[in-house]
Amino acid sequence: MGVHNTNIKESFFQKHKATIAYSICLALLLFLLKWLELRFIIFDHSLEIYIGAIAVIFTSLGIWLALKLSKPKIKTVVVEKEVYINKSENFVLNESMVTELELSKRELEVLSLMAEGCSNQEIADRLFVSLSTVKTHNQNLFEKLDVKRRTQAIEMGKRLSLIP
Amino acid sequence: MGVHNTNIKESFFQKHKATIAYSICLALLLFLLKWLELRFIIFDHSLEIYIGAIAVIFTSLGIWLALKLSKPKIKTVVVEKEVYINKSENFVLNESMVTELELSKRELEVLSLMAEGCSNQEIADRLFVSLSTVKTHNQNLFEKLDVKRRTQAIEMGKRLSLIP
DNA sequence: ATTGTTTTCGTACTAAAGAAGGATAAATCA
DNA sequence: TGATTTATCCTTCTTTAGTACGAAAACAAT
Repeated sequence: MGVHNTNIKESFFQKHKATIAYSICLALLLFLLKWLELRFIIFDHSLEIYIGAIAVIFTSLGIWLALKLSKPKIKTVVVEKEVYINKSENFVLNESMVTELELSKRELEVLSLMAEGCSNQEIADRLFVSLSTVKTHNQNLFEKLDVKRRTQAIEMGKRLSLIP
Repeated sequence: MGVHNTNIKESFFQKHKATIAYSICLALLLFLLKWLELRFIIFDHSLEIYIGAIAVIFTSLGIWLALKLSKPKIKTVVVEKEVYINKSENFVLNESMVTELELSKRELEVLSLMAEGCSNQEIADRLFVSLSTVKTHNQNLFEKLDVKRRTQAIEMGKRLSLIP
């Protein structure tokens, strides 16, 4: 997302910045220790304090180093997000029901056009057949679906997944 | 997802395990240092080596500590889970559309009975009104929904979430 | 070639739906 | 209170839907 390597040398410096910083810190600390050594040599009863200080300093250094140089631990949390899908948008024809009711292709076509709100004449025009033919299909459909009206046929057709 | 706190004390111990381990290590190291001190006091020209060893040990300790105690970064992965829902089973009426189209309660009732496949006479019987009344409602409905037939009204009603 | 299914088309009739007009009572709102 | 909305009911007429037959092609399978 928008990462631009403007300069490879700069990138190299970036990567080793922590190491360089560590080197400089180490050098400074050695000077500090030398100085501390000289001072504590004089009061060498305080050796425990000296060692304690060293322990604390280097522990901190270690922690800092580790945090800087270690790859971040990644804990992956999987969140399931429910995506609601409209059933009608991925309609699958109930073919077993078509077989069971012995519905022909033409009858299914007529049924779906019916469900779209077409009149018998409109269905006839769209299927290039006569009004009489559509009426015959209707009769057969109503008998097979065991209904009395086209509106009931639409209802039944949707319930049986014959139409979307 | 399925996280069970079986024992709070155990959980507490778990959380502070690293700290306790650190304490024990520190104690052991102090003993070691005391021993090393005694040995190096004899050969006290080797003080630099002694300090160097301490530095290395505590740096390592710091690194180990940091790695143990640092909190992992949480990476959230969203997994989309498809949930197929039956549109009719959780139907919510599109009330804004009802308001927009200025549909009355009665008209909606008529529309839903229409969608169930009722004839005008059946609708009249179920609503305890006359056939004429139902026809009037139908006319108003068709005009408001901008359709010409009852089947189209059903289609439009479903599309606009006016009926299940 | 025969059989059976699907699709097609027809007529005549009845039932239902829809259009267009007006009208009334009750409820609601300003 | 007056105005508006909602729901109710009516008649007349036209259109559409549905019923009940019959029957001719088209097509696939045997």
